[in-house]
Amino acid sequence: MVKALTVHDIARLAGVSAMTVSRAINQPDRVSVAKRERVGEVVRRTGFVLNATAGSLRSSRARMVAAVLPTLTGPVFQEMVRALNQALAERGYQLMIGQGGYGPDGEDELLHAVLRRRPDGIVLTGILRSPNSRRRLLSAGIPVVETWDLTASPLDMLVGFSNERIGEAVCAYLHRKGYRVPALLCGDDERAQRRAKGFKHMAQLLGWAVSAPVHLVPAPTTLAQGRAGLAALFDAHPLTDAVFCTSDMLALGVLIEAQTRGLAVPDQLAVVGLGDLDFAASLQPALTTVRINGTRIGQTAAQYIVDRVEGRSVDQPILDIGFSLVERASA
Amino acid sequence: MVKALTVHDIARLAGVSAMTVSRAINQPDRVSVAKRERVGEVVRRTGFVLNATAGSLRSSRARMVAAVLPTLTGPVFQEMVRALNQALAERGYQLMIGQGGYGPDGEDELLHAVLRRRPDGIVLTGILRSPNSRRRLLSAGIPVVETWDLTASPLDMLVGFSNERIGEAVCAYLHRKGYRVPALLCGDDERAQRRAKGFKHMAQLLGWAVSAPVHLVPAPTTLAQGRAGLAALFDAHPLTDAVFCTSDMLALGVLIEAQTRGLAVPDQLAVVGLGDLDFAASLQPALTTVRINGTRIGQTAAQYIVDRVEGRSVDQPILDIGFSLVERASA
DNA sequence: GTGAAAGCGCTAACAG
DNA sequence: CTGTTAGCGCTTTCAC
Repeated sequence: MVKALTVHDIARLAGVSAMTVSRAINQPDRVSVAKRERVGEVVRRTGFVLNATAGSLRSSRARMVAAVLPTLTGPVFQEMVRALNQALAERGYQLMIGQGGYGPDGEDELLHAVLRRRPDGIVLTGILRSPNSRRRLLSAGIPVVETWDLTASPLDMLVGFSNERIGEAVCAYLHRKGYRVPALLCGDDERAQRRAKGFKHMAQLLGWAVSAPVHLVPAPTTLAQGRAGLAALFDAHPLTDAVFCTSDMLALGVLIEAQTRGLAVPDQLAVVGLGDLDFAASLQPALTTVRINGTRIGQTAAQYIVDRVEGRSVDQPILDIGFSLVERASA
Repeated sequence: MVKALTVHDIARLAGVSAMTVSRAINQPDRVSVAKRERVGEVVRRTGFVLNATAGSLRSSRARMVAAVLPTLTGPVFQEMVRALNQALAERGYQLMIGQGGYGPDGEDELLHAVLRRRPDGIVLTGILRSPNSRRRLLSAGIPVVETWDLTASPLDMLVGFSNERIGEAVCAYLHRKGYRVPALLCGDDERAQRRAKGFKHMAQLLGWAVSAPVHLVPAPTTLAQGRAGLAALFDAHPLTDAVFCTSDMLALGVLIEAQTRGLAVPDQLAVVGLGDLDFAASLQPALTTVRINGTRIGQTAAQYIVDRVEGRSVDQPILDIGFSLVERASA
């Protein structure tokens, strides 16, 4: 392995200046056809790849956006991440994923590591409670999109939906369908608990169950927790006839446990999930669940950030994309 | 938003040189306690974060490792990615995930985008068929770890296992258990097909089924494909009594479809998956599957790359970590 | 359309 | 232990 090639090497080989090499690669239109082709030929022959580190430093543009995800990432954010990745790639930006795993002071350390790279923008997914992190982020002065929730006071831009209203909608739906003894199986993260709150709120409004029991499980939620959770709920509340699970994985566990116990779904027990993961429609019975349009979140977040970075203004920097209740057989 | 702070600003505020600021942050031991604390105080007050782009350029060390994953990533690599992320973070490196989404010439474009960032090392997960990409990677002269497979001629280092031997082991297991009409439900990626090949090879050795039918489905595999796949297999081969699925998601679909059809698992139909995803043990019946130690792959890959980068030699740069057949109720 | 000069912010290398 | 100098490789800026 010899020293890596630089624009100067390519320039020498092509008989042009370094600047022309740079332009031939980044803005081919601004270079004469002859030189463009000569440079292209040398680049191809040598396998030269521009050093984006140097370019970023000089132009203060990383052409890179960071997404910061909770320490423990499951399949939930996959759709959003995929859309984000794709939408950014199409615009010539790369996605960098920051994913926790940084020890006890995780949140601060993670954000610090991300900021060191000077991304052009940051997409947050429901973390950042530390005031320290908030301050650092604000003083970095880069575009930020918060997602997956509606905050009273967003840091900057936001593409989300109301977790409370999801809880309310599911509650109203189950009530309308005639179920009478609801319960909740709920991850212990903030957003899941917001959904539970909405559910209970609506239950009160409807004059329904005064207090639906809530079984909390540690995130990330798993199928096993769904099974155990239903078991626990039934031990304490044998008359339960409807369960709202704050993730599809939990709901799958509930379906399996119900089946094992000989509980007929949806006749004896209604099950509602959240996420509409790709398996939800194919379960037996098919899972009624709440769909979040992760693709739209990802695409919109990408657009917002790129618009900002490239100096265009963002029309509606606080966007509620809502959700939809997908009625299937399980409830 | 004002201009971002630099080491010089901090230096001025702390009454020291820029170099001392750099050292106080990166190698605190080499700075007197007094100055270290003075710098620390200013850093805290201002929220200063070192610009890693500039540092990387100067030191030709990105403190960053890239992982390149197939265009369509499911839950399969999650365990590995998590371990990789964590192991790298502990050693002061960041993980950058490259994930496709780059249009038709995906592979080349993705690798190109990754190489532009000049990572200290690259972890590959079974892509890179293009000779173009191989050449570029080799000429970049950075440590590379291939994973999730054993290649005849690795580019550099390798942490994997034999997909053929997995197929063989599953085949032998099903044969030993007394099943007689095997079939395969197989993703259309290279590694899955390698497993199918191993399966068929072993079937021949055992003088067993001359040609087990193979149903191919496009990756990434889903539960729905598992259901449809089993249906298709039974239409064509009604006597099938054992199915090896090249992913747990497929296997879950097969379990559900079997149940819907009133086929008793494992009595009438054996089902074996691959991956030992977190739900496998909690299914009903619990899924017999092949476990790949993703954590070990991730940790080892991180270690190999960091050792190389930091000038230590890697003892066993080609490592077969094997796999294990987890016997549960479904087969 | 092309090139020369300068400098992005940091740290290697050296001197003290 | 601390500071000075120089330069990583690119692109901005300006001149032609």
